[in-house]
Amino acid sequence: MIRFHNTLSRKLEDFVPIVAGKAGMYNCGPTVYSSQHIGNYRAYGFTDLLRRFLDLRGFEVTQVMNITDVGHLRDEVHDAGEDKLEAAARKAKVDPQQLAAMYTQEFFDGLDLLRVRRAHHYPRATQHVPQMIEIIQGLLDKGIAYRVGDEVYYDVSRFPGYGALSGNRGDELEAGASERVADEVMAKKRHPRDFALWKSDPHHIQQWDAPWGRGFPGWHIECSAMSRTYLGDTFDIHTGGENNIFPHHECEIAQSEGFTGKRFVNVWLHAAHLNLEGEKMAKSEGNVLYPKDLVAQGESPVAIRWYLQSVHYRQPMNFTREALKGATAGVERLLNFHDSLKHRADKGPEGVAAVKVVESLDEARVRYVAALDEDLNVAEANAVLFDLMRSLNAMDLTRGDAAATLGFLTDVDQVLGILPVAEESLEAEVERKIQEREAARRRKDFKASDRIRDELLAKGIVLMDSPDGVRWRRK
RNA sequence: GGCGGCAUAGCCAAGCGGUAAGGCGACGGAUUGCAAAUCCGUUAUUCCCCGGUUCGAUCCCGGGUGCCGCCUCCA
Repeated sequence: MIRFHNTLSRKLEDFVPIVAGKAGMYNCGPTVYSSQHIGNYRAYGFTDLLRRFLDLRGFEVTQVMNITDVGHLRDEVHDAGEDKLEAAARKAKVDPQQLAAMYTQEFFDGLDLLRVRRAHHYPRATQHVPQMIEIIQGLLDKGIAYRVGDEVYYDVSRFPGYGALSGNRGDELEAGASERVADEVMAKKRHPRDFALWKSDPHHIQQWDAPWGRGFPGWHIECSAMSRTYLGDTFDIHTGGENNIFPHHECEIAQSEGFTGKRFVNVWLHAAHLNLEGEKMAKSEGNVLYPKDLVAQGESPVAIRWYLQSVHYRQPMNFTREALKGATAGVERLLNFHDSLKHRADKGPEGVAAVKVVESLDEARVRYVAALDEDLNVAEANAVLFDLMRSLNAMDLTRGDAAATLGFLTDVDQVLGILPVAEESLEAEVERKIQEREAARRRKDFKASDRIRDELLAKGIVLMDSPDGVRWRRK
């Protein structure tokens, strides 16, 4: 049985899909007015782990991740009616949609780099305004929302369940504590907790017509509209960063349930944030790290992927270069193991898979899935792999043993996503050098053979001699 | 002020009532022509502190201390 920690109940709960064998999942995605940093990618790595795990467990998954291409209003320039996306666009001297397209592409490049499996839908906010208007109108009709001029606000007092997700139940919240909402906006609302469904501002570049006036949607409404469009009124899983618990997800629940009268989401999963070398990542502090920077510095994308996923998703993660180095070494061992198995399966001693090997693999498979079943316990699952690797490395595996183990690794790699996707090949010249060295070794000319080995090492090719012949890998 | 989370070896990190997984690093050994890779061994006696419950607590309860997230548009 799969169990997830539901933010709504703050407990581990058995995962019971609405439709047996299927899972509908909505992930809060990026706002595409800037580059996504390593912390953002940790959150996407988490959704990827979840998606891949559900796939492995045989679920027919429908995964939806929104792309927010309508900028959220920025506090400091609120008076100017400028939003983040538009401000960034103005700076870059391009159209907001051009900028959004640019960062969307960059976002996908980042996903590819970290081998994040693609969601089934990446709906864009600007393309679902009619669906948002439908919900807002419905809320107005029900008297759950109210108009202030051309704008529409949600009347939180009309939704008793408000606060169930975050625990922010009553009026204890310090109004305006985030200092992000301008005073004149606060003045428009009946209650500080009320939030915008539709905003009006003549200076805003991106605007749409709505029955109550021209303007643009509030932030929360897009997720209510798009999740409903692709997953229906009620769906299984909704994820996001922990910062989204309040207000974003709280407001989504209020909008969706207020409108449909049905339960919105069964399981809420939230990923904890990531600190960089012990500090909060903040552009203002200048300590923001992007995956592409790490790669430019020679770090392996697969190792970054492994590292980001190695810390349990609900655990705050402190990203350090030292820990990344450690994770890299671990991944390399695993990859080396995989590589040596391929070599073995091809050139090792003849023989079918031994019973004890098959049993070890079966046991590992069961333990691996059981670990992930328990709220995605990656650390436990990874330990299974290292335990297995150690015991198999101590044995003299036959071709059959190696092939069976490769099968296991291929299976778990559906979740891991670290094994090489393409066969690596060597340049003809390097190939010749290796043959030359083999010849030298046969005639015990170790001076010559070591010279060739050093020569290749300088080119980043590591040679490893084994009873089955020489094996190579790129450093 | 309100809501919530976390504190385990040099570093990363599981466990969450029965006496401390796993990875990295370090040290010692085996293997190897030498390497690389691999294997074996060593590396936590306050699991932040103080009380309590219990036959028994890293795990439960209470109180501290320290970090961290959120409080209307930051994953």
